[in-house]
Amino acid sequence: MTATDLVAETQGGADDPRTLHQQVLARLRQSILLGRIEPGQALTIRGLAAELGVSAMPVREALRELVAERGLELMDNRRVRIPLMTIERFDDLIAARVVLEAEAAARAMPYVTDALIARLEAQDAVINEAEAARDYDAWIGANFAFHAMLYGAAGQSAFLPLIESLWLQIGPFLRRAMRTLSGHYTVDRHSEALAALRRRDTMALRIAIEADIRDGIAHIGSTLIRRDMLGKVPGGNMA
Amino acid sequence: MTATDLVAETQGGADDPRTLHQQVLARLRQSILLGRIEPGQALTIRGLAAELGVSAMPVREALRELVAERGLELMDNRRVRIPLMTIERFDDLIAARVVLEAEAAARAMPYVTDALIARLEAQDAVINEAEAARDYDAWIGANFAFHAMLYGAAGQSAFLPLIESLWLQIGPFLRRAMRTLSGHYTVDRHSEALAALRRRDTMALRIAIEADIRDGIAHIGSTLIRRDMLGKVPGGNMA
DNA sequence: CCTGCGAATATGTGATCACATGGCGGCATG
DNA sequence: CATGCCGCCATGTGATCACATATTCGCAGG
Repeated sequence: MTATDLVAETQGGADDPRTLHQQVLARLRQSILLGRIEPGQALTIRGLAAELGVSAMPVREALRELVAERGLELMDNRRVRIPLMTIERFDDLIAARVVLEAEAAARAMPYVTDALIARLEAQDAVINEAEAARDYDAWIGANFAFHAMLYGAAGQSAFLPLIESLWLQIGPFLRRAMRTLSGHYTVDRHSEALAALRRRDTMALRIAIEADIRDGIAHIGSTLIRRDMLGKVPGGNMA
Repeated sequence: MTATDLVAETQGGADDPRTLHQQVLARLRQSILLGRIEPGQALTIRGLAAELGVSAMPVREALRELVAERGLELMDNRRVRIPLMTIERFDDLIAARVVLEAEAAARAMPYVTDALIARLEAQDAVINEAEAARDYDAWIGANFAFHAMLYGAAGQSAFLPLIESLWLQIGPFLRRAMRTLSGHYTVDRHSEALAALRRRDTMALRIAIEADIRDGIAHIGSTLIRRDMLGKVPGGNMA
């Protein structure tokens, strides 16, 4: 894996006001979310530091945060890797997404404006373009942006971080699933969600969000976890 | 605030197999959860290191993790503090707890055994003892242990960390609320939950859990946020 | 040829240091 | 006496080093 594989070079100039560890964190988080890092792959502090051209310190701090966000996992040999997936865990993650995102969407409804709907429609168009172009990085990123835009309408300070943690845990496998599926047609119910938003129909919105999560991801993932993800790494625990 | 105020001295011997940063993390997390640290209070790396008798490095890493878990908040002056509370945020936190914990409880039901129920009953007794003794630290800790014991029955790898994050955010204010309320009678619906468990009645369990969260905490917190928590710190943002 | 032991290497952890920034108080000035 | 400026002190950030441990690779013995 090369440096450009691991982290997008698009961000982080010399005059970036963020601290180095924040830049490293953002880049690693995106790499995980977009599935650029192989599940089970161990990440080393010195290795990442060399790739990113920084010292070990910012990398250490970024890895700690990502472990806390459950995007990475600390093994008992004290090394850090992308967590492996089990069917049970995947099922839990989807279930958590459903209840959390359905509720977040419902709570956003009172704050939905026509302007927000317009922005969501534009974002949906971006998603469709990415799908047409078979650009999975863009698709995943735009898809998350769509959801975050909706849930963030209410300025919900509690829901979004939890949802982002779930995405971070699913990301590596979602990407892999899309790359594996032959037809890799992606399903989304965003038009249904948008219709519900226009009618200010909270119940329909909940249903659309739940359907979007379940139909778009659940069946895809469960098909490939078994044959692709498990037992790929020699030792290691799941704790 | 003295060292013994901030961290319980009960854990962390010389032969603790955990790394120093993990010990520091556990102690700080407990301090936040039990409300030992004042909301808005800024924590300094060097200060904590001195109190805990360690160098700055483990403290830095622990603070980073707690920020990622939302138990602490990174201000744009780069200092770290206990987040302030707003009514909106409290409302969000309770709502997230309700949907997440009700679902987690329902998903645990298939794994409920008589032995688990017996352990939960014992834990409920511990809670009642703590309440009778007016020991709020013990009450909060035992209460969380009760919920975690139930949700953990299914080995749910996704729900528990999210729920723990919510507790960490509520903890400082819950403790403060209990100390403030004159009668400080604590409500819990654990007996209802236990009855539902014995009947293996998932719907009743959901209702009991939701009632436990809402009745036990929601009304308590909302009464004192306004007059006690806000504007206690000079500057500072909420980001 | 396989297996087990041991040395060399890689890695995480913790400590310490240098530096830039922010906060705070004293002091001068109007 | 009030106000604004300036310098000192506290603090976070990043780098580097020493050390303990884990891993790995090679070699010897069966």
